Amino acid sequence: MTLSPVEESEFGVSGCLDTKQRLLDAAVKIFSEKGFHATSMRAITQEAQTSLSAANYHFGTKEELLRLALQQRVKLFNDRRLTLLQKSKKEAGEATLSIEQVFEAYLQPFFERRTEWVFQGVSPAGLAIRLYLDMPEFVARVRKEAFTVINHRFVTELEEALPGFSSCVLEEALQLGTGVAIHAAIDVFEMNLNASDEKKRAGSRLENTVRFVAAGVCAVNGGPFIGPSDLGENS
Amino acid sequence: MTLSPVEESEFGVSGCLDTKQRLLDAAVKIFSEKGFHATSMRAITQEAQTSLSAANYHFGTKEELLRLALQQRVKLFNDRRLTLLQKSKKEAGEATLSIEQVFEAYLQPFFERRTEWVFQGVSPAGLAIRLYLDMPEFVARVRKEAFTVINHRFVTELEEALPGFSSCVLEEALQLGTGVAIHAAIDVFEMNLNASDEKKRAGSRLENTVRFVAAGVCAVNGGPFIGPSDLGENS
DNA sequence: GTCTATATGTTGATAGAC
DNA sequence: GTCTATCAACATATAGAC
Repeated sequence: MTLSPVEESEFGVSGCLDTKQRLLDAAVKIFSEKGFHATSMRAITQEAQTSLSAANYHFGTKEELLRLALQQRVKLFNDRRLTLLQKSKKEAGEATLSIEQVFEAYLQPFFERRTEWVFQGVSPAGLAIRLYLDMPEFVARVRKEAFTVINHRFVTELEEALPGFSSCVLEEALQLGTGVAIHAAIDVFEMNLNASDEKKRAGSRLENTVRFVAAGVCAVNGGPFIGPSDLGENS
Repeated sequence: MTLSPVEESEFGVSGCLDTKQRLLDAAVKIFSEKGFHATSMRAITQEAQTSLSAANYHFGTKEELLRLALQQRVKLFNDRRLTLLQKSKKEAGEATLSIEQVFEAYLQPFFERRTEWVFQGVSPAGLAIRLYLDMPEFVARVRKEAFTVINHRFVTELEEALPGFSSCVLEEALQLGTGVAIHAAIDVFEMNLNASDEKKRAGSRLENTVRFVAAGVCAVNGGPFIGPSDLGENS
């Protein structure tokens, strides 16, 4: 997995690639691969072919380096969302957009690997996702083990409830449902960092999530829409 | 935030609470609060009122301690799922369960704080969620900052597409959509640890996710179901 | 601006007495 | 089984030469 440490960057502020930008690129690369905690400043400076002190001169702390690196990449990501949104609005003319169109603009960049984004194998979405799921490899493995049996049990159950669906689709549905529930339950466990103003009805959180997931599963494979469409193909 | 270090444990293998179990309880508590990386063995042993060597004697490594602690808690979580499933099947009699019923059994424990589970303020779901979103506080803050503007923009857009919906509901919908997309995109970025057998059609991943989320949002607040129901109240 | 060298603290894990 | 004492490796951060 050897690769030339510096080739070219689409973020270069000046003509040539200075140390600061090399550090930002290296930070994006290694943060994306290993997450925040598991990444050491030494690894980043080594990747950028510079020294530990240079990094501290430019950024002060590891946290500030992450902040700037993330900002640089996320800007590309979010600009892309706005571009997609504008494109849809232009095509729609006077009509208002459907929620499908809005969500498509919002979610599509997660699934794209635009060549002008990818730098040393890393795309902006890769970093964002990595920071969301910032667990060491071992944790992911143990967690997966702990839920293998129960998930298999529930896939079997879903197969009974939805006879026409393939098991791998239902596996995926269960994974998506877990993702939804986790995000829905975050502030139930007071792990949210924003002021939970609690204007949302807490009591109906479970019911809403169940409805959300069940409707989503049916929409994906039980609806009129089977297989790939032409959505997003003109990107 | 002082609390008596040892009160009682529902996991006691023997009559009294030995060092090994105290370590497991302390591990669950601190792993749940801080995640894996940010938790030191010293913090766990201090909480358990024992020494670092005792932990290493019983578990060998920090990873093994996490594995065993997680297994112990997850068993309660998954047993609860099975109980709920059995209850629904019993009530259904001969009829097969709906997917709503299946997902309800699967997801409900995420939102429960059963008194017999909670030990020193930690429930099994709390640990599972923490391990999913195992980021340091700083990372969560920076990530949130980076997406504040764009999220506000898309909430505005959704308000236009769904005039009757409240903005806080749409904020929540966007968060859930992000959760879905992240989980759906994980193996797009080859961050999945299981052998991605790629029998799932990769090309339609985005379209399925968009449909999933859009249908989910409508089902939660556009469907016949508004506000709290009696689902799960008899738990 | 960038480097070498170092300060200071923490980590997970181990050795050996009891 | 549990402890004290210690290890080597790693972390972030800084001082000062150039």
